[in-house]
Amino acid sequence: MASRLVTNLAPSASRFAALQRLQAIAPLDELATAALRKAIDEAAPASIRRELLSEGHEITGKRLMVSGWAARVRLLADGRRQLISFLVPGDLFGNCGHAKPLAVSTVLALTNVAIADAPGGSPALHQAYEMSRAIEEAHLLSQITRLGRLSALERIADLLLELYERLSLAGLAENGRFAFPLTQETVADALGLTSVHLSRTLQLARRNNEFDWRDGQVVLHDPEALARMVGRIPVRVTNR
Amino acid sequence: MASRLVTNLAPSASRFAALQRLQAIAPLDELATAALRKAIDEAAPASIRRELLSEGHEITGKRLMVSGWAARVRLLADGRRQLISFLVPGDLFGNCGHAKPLAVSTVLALTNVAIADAPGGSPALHQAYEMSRAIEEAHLLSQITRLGRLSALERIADLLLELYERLSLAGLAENGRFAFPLTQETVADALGLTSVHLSRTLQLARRNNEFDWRDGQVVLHDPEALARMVGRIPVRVTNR
DNA sequence: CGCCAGCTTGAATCTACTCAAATCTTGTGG
DNA sequence: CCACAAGATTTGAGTAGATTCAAGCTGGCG
Repeated sequence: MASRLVTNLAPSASRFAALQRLQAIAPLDELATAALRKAIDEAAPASIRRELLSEGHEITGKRLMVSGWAARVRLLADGRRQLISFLVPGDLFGNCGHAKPLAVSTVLALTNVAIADAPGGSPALHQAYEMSRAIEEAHLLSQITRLGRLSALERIADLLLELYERLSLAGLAENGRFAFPLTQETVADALGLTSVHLSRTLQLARRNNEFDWRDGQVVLHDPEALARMVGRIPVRVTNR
Repeated sequence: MASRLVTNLAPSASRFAALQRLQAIAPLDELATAALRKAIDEAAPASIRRELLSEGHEITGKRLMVSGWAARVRLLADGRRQLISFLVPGDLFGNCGHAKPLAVSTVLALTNVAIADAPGGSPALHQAYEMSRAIEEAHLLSQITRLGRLSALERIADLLLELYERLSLAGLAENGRFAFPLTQETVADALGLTSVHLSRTLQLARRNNEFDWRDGQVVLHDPEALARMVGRIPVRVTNR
């Protein structure tokens, strides 16, 4: 397999992916950039399957994804689970605006990750965090639409397009390709499908030459055409 | 039909439902209360099917639902639509934290409504709006879980329980009953079902004596038991 | 080498959808 | 106040998309 042909992004480009994403969504001054660099340098590792935040527990502060993949999860009493959204480098969690906030979802590390405390104090950072919140809300709406009104094939395509868009902001995707080191089981739990049906549908997409995800690597053969096919519109939350 | 036995709430109780909801979710001082009363008095009517906010357009300010029902909607290119969430008295829309915000969903009046400009300026109001935002986010996560992991019957039950919970805050529901003047078609678009299947499933719920929604009136025969049945946990976003 | 997790395949089943027609409601104009 | 039209809900029959359960396959790792 050509599995070593993973998207070839230098470790240095990857190291400040989180910074790159925040710079892409809001203007950051020297001070803000320096604070973020410092926070990212001091990021703490956490292992796969670790709960980074627990539903119903108090939120202690804003956290910034520096590397790896995580997800917001809701567990049902009978063992079913729903992944609410994926978190990638540059995304925040515990990014809340009111006093004494409780987590409304668990945050789970899907791979080994690095997490920073999101620095505060600067108006530019505050703006960036607010922008991140607005973008996150837009993604929640997209997730609702995916689950409510799209077919299995459309759901997968739409999700991969969203992730492509988001990872591009952080410099973690290009030419329709990105690393996607999750299991089908996990993605099925995000898309409201069974892993069996997800597997079958992925094969269909391969046969149709629409996209190919395997060996932890996604290839979108023609992102624009795929976006038209599922009627996807890129997320925009501001004019500036 | 006993359709004139609608939940018997005096017009005066209903008139400041929005105020009651905001008081229930955050402490409001005299000033904040007075500002809200004034805004509610000056609320503007809008007719059913009117777009109160249009996706992609700039948001001009926070709005407060004073009476009636509205919904956040996403339209798909091929005519399918997904209702993201319902808006009831006391709910806000255009409640955003960043500069130059664009609406990420359309807001549609599902009945005739009254809308107020949400007054600003007071820290207490600011807090209340932030709390409202957090609660709204929790409801979005619930909607995702409903669509992704619940069966048709569970989806309906869970939605009705959520609405019961929310309307109770505004004094618009009690004893498992509330007015619900929407069409099955509309609710089907919120639940990711067809109206035909929704209709059949409602009949099933009636036969099972679980709940009954007809003639614009919902009756939950035993809200607690129903909540246990679908594994629903009431929304909480703070300890205080 | 053999285990284990993840992925794939097959067959049977089920839930929800589609299309179409019938029935019930509601609002309106005569 | 009735008749009618338009909208909303219900019913039926056939179908499609997704699930379930079980077995087989593959690749990485101890």
